[in-house]
Amino acid sequence: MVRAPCCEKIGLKKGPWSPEEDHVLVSYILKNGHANWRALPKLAGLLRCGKSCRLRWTNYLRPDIKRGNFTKEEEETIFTLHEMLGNRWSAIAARLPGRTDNEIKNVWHTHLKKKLKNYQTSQDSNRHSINNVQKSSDKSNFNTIDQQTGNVTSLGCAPVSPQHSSSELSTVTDSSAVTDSTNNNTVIIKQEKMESLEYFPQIDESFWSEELSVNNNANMQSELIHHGVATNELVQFQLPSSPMAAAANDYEDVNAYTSRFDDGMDFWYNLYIRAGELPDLPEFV
DNA sequence: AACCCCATCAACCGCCATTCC
DNA sequence: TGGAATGGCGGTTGATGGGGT
Repeated sequence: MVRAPCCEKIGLKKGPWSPEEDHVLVSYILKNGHANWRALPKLAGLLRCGKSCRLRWTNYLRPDIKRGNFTKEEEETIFTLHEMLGNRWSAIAARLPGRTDNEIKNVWHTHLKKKLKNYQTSQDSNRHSINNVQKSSDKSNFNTIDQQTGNVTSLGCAPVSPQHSSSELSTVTDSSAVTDSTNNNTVIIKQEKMESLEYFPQIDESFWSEELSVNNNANMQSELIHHGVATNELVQFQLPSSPMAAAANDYEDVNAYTSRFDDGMDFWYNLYIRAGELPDLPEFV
């Protein structure tokens, strides 16, 4: 089915909207709604196609549109959601009240992508430095942050310095752990790639399918407890296997999610679990 | 002052999914 | 049931303005 673009009709205006056109469109929609975008411009007396009217309304004229720069919290949300959802701008916008998919897409391409690149670059250098540390120590580098004191405890490794807020993504240079400002009571523990290989040397796809079939994430939780992770912490693993992608939905109901990133060589999956909100924990505490 | 480069963002394009008839 | 109409989405474009030379 091939259909001509809706704006190809001769005489329909394109390009930037004038204040007069905006006024006509807003007045019409507030009075009559927008049940049929195709018919709307003709009924409203606009020389625009319906698609153009819809975009103008949804991206600019809607009364609930939030104007102004994105806050750090909003940027963090976009980072997080983009990790989870990819370029699904409308899905991301749905979780940012007052922001449009177009706006988020623009800010991603103009600001956030650069920040992410800087962050990943800093991670690469950090990973390199951690690798050097590993060569001088057999101990794992699995870190936690005490939310009260700000101290970082490295499980099986010497303590490291306090870490940075994720709002500082563009400037972080030591990012083996990142706090999560979306929840004041949670902490992300970041396990670097080579450490995860050492820490979970036996993990493969069968391990994860078994894990996910176990109700209440028992094995995962026991692993957390075994390694001293408090139940009110948010933990992050990096694991080199694709089953994490399938895990995303399974963990959704227990306040966890996965994300994927490309380190330039292959794909990795992060698993975030809000440990304190996992159900049926007592037997592991 | 003139020109160039780059960042920004509103708007458009093309495709896909859903709804309608 | 199938084709047409419509809405919605993500990618891309291009006008604009600001800063640098």
